[in-house]
Amino acid sequence: MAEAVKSSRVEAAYERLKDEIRTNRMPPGFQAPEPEIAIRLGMSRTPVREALIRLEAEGLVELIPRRGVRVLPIRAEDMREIYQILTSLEPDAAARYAETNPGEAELAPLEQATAEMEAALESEDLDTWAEADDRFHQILLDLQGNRRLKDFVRALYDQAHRARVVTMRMRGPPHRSTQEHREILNYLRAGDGDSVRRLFKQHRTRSAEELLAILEKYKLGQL
Amino acid sequence: MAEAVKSSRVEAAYERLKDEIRTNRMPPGFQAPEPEIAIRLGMSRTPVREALIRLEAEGLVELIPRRGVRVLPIRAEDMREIYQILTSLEPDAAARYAETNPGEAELAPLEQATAEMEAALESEDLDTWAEADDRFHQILLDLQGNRRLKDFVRALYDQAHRARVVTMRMRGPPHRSTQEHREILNYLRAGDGDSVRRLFKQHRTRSAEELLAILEKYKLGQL
DNA sequence: AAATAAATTAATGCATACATTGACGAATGC
DNA sequence: GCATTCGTCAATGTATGCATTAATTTATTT
Repeated sequence: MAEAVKSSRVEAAYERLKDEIRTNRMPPGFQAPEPEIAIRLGMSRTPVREALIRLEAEGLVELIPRRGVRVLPIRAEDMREIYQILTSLEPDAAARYAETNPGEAELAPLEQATAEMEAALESEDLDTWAEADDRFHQILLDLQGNRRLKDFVRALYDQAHRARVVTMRMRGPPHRSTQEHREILNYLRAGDGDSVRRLFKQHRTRSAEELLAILEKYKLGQL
Repeated sequence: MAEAVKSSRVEAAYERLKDEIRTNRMPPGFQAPEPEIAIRLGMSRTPVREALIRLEAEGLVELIPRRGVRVLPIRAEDMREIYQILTSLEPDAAARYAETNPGEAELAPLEQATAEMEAALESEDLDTWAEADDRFHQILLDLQGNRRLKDFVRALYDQAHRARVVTMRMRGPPHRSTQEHREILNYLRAGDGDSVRRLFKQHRTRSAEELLAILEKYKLGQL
């Protein structure tokens, strides 16, 4: 699952920075010059720079000419963009995959993730729930064969991650979402592409609406 | 239209290399070590390296550990991936745009591009036709407001470009395609999102099939 | 002659050096 | 006191240097 560890400093810098951004240790809006980051990571500017270029390409940071890196905040508008794309891509991808009539062995990890979501929902363990939810989508991305789609959608997940973490606790327990996962899985088993697409589309549309409503309601201009 | 000219060497290297790849002056499979590229572009390795990292992120080249850059060939499988994504994204994006009920002024460039396609088809000027076709899609991308979608789809266009150029002359005149553009434009005018989506989906599905059939027929394993 | 080992070459990954230039603050003028 | 100019400082963009190490060639052995 984990990418091959290419023990290079660029790789190390990339992973560490990405992690610090995801976990809000480098919060949105955070800004620092390259040399500072380099010192913090204990390496020279060169590998840091290359890592930053990659992170910029993935939409996590911005390199401002004289002010260094800035961790990009996520605004409601960004979430709208991201969810529009997910709503277009994921349902079709999942439908295509369904039509390959995947066997039970292949679907096992999805079943596992779904079961975990159900259990976590029961025990009101939101962190575990979110982790399993994320895993479900990641697994599906891996199963569906389109590499470009996978990489791009994954980058979008990464961008949206922080906002999801914040808003997760601002709404009721995700019964509906959990149930939708279960239904999607059932239709994947049945090889019913059209139903998978329809449900997945609904799943994404609904979560987008919920999320945007929360951002609106709590005036969370940017995260 | 043209990106702001950020007179930096990285930018220059990026643009030149991208252009050389698009125009097949650096053909698929072409391979060269960094220092060689640097010398050819008359600059040091550093900016070249940064440009290459960006090009790699966009899927145009691959950086192989001890052998330098390699211009990625496009295989049938790649075209399939690319068209799957386009078929999911563009129709929805166009439909959303249609539902904003765009005015005639906004649609003018699209009308222009469509008219040019029709004229070029008439005079059997394939190059002009292809240019107008590309322009139509680019304009629509710009009009539709999703920036992430725009950048990503544009990168896909770039990847597919070479294959499109090659296959274009291996088939009959693109009557159907031209007509579809006209119809899509009509429904954009009418603000009829559903029809735009349906037609656009058909448009992409059909061109994908045609293209893949040609690749198959002429055994064009990679371009 | 084939296989193995040693030596050479060269590319990368990273560190470092340096010129340029924007940002910021101090000093000056009004 | 406020605006303006100048000077300092520091960050970036780029070049260069260097150690490491894979690839390749040459030499050696059987």
